[in-house]
Amino acid sequence: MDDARNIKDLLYEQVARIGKVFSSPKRLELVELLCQGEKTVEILARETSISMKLASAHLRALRESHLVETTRQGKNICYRLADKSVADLWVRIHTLAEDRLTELQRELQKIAVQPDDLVPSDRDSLLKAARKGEVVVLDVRPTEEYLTAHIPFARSIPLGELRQRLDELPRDRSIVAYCRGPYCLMARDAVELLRREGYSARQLRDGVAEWGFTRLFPCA
Amino acid sequence: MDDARNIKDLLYEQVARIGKVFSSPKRLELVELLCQGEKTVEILARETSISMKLASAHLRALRESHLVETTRQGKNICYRLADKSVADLWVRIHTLAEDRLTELQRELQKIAVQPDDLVPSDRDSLLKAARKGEVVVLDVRPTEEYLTAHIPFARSIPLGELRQRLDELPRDRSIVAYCRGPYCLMARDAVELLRREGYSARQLRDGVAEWGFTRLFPCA
DNA sequence: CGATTAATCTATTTATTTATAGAACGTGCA
DNA sequence: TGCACGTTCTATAAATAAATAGATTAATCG
Repeated sequence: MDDARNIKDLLYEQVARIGKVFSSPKRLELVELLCQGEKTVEILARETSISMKLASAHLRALRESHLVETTRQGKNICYRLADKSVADLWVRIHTLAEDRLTELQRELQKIAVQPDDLVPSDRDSLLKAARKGEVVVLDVRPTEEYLTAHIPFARSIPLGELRQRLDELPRDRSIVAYCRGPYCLMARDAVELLRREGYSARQLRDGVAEWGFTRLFPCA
Repeated sequence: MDDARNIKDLLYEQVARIGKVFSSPKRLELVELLCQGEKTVEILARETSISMKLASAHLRALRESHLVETTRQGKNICYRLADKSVADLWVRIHTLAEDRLTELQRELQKIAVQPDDLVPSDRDSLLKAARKGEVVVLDVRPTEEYLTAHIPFARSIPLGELRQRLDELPRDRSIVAYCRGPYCLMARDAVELLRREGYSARQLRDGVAEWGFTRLFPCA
């Protein structure tokens, strides 16, 4: 009957391999980035502010857990999620963290744009308003991420180009900006810029992963 | 702009606290047990084959992640999941592990009862057959766990009492035994016993957590 | 009160994880 | 061929985690 113990230990150890992926802050950040589409090591290292060597090590751990896959594209090696359910799990975990950890709630409040930050309405009414043109949904992520997947009716203006392209946005309509998700600060910066320039702008906390729109390959 | 790095680091670190819960085999086993209902430290330690001191330490980690809560019941302290979504997350994680890790698939095959182990039909048809009385769904977990939550139409005969209570089971109908989930060996042992005794028995891999029936408190 | 149960506090050992660094090694591209 | 991208190997330092143990504390029950 000690045999049963050994079997169980092996089984839970395997599941823990998946858990370990989500137990390191940097790996979580890498997973969130990969939810936006496939990326090279160079980009992943830059976005997470770590060395390519360390990024490579973390990505190797991700690959060994079979949650990410690679393909070579010329000189670069591209990483992507092995399955959409990995993005789902990331969303589940960070949502549970936001529900249960008051510390996280406090941190998130700190980074919220001060007046009226949250988008109040539900997704359906936001989509309806976007379809009618009553609000402008603005995707401020890099263009490639927008091309891979974006929220319906969203326009793409990467944060870095926003200041130069302000005239593309209407001043008489409400603008709802979004980026990679709740822990990405690009939409917040965009809203701050837009408000300083006199636009009516709000922030959407969720990104494509939270909407369930994660795509594993760019659209061909 | 180095400020943004610090903020992000704090945010992902908080989410990683939740991930760490699911990164240790013993903690996973504790979570799975708590999916069956609230339990004392003594029971949790016994079921996971660890000392009460170590169990206490792991449970403390779980409590500090706010995923489990405690109440004192007389001399004992009872642990339970703080939210149903914790059970959901456990199911998501072990399902993803089974989907992605060939090593885990192999281990699970090893412990499968040899001929025709899996319950082939989907849940709806199993329930339909159980309602009509065409199959007997048998819950072999301890009685308290059955009382807290069980699959509809299931009868309760704890594994330890099965040999003495065989006459309660019909020999002319198919028996489907289940226990705590895919990593619990009780249903497998029950099926082996039943088959040796001439019954037509199969195993249901899923438990109450997988069916979404986890309850945080015992029914009053 | 004393006995029981469980948490806590303090150590200690062992193992694992994270991050950084230098050197070497492939692979594909120009 | 040489450059660029990325991996691998080795080494190392700091930090963290897992498991076990002894002694203590705290609460409850009989």
